Amino acid sequence: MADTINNLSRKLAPAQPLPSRVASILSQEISSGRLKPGDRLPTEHQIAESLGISRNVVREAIAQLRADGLVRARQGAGAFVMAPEERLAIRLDPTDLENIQGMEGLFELRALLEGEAARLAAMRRTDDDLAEISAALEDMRGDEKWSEGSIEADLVFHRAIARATGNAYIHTFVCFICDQIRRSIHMARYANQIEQLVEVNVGEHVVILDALKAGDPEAARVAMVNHITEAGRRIGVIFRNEQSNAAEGIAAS
Amino acid sequence: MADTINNLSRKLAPAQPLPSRVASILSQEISSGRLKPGDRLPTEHQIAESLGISRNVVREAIAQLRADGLVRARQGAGAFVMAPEERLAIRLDPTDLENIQGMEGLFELRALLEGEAARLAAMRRTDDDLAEISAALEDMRGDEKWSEGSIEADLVFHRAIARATGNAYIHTFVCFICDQIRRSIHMARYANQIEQLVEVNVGEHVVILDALKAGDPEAARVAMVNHITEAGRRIGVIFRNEQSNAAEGIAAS
DNA sequence: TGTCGTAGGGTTGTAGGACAAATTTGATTG
DNA sequence: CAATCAAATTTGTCCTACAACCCTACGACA
Repeated sequence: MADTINNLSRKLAPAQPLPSRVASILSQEISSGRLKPGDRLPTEHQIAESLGISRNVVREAIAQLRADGLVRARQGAGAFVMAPEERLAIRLDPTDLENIQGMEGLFELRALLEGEAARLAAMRRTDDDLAEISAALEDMRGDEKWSEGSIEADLVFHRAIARATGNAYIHTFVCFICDQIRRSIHMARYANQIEQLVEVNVGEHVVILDALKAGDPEAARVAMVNHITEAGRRIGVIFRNEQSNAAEGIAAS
Repeated sequence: MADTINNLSRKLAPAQPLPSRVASILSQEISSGRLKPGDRLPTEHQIAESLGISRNVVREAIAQLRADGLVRARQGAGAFVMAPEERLAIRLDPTDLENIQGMEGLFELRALLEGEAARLAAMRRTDDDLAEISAALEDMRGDEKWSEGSIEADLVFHRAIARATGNAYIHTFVCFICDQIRRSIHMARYANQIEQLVEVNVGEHVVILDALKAGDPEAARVAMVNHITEAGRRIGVIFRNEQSNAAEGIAAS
């Protein structure tokens, strides 16, 4: 056990703070299965000594894992790995999103969620919501500087629609997923050949906004699913079944 | 500032560990808007002194917030609240789910997600998936002891469908939301008058399974949305717009 | 006057020790 | 053999100290 941890510790870049690195080590031990649910972690003393750090740092690391419901510490007994179903938080592994295959699943989920969000928004949006969404669209086409302001405006557009559903949970989840995708795109530097496609992208957003204005739920949903599918395809995501969601919607219209 | 924190500290039950309680306090300060993105938190010394605890505890609390991307600590400068879009994890506030109104939103989200998951599962499920789903259904109706085994089998049923989509992200999110709901129901002790409704509940599951067997995506989705809507209504959730999702699906069938 | 460098105080990061509280284990005793 | 108690183990909390770093303000120099 101590050997395993020691080996892993050498693989880490000394960039981020120490407690976070220790938390990553332990988290990997768990997700890789070397520590199974119900197992007891090494004592804080052991971890501290085997990594050559103070117990204080170890405690901060375990505090992070505890916050996620990954482990549960019982005074006098030890810290135990919890079952996956007991987790209190969702945290996506960034490494899963570095390849295109990993992105496919996230885009599929995003299309589902945002498509339905657009449908609800079409039924419930207030005039204030519409104003905010329209403003974001203006920012998108107005700014020529695609790199910064326009991408941000794009996100504001999507978030505003999610908020217009009136459902705080939908808003939270949509924000989360969108940002995961944005971060991945930034890191993977996919955003190269996109610049000349601004008109296409803006055009897709216009269709969504029109459907929202008209209060047409199904049209809004189809437009959103189509937009997200195309956006994914633009950065190279290949969908396994031609996004039956959009196909159905179009066929039914 | 110190006064605000002091007041909040009195409201907390002394049940859970100290660092978690401090993290909750700070987290509430942020989500309530008293601490806005970009603001600097009080120094660790100030927090420790104003709550009458050691700096160590404060540091563990901040470590939890840092893990979620809620705050970002810079050595020598301080800890700063991050923008909501930068969050690294989703964690639902349990207090939001203690009332029925809070549950409505979560059930709506669940119906969306699981409905679409059932649709995808109908297209992609393997025979192994079907076997697992069927087995869960048998466990549900077999065990007479509703309180324990049957509830767990119910969850297994839903998780198996989510896994049958072949999309790990959908599976993760569905598991997370289902468990939030289960935990809330347990805590709120709603699970009283449900016992006599086992046949109804099982019946709804049978409809879902039949649609999955038949490979009928739209029927699976409608059955799932209907089931979740009814399940919510059984524990007292009132949906604001008669769950247009189900209505549409039925009308279109 | 303006600009640069530096010194100082303040803040987080890490280390290490001490004791309390709780649990587990094992030994002792009836 | 069973119950009880004592000791060792482990986490929880507190304390002090210092290093690393940030920010500001003051002063030296051009």
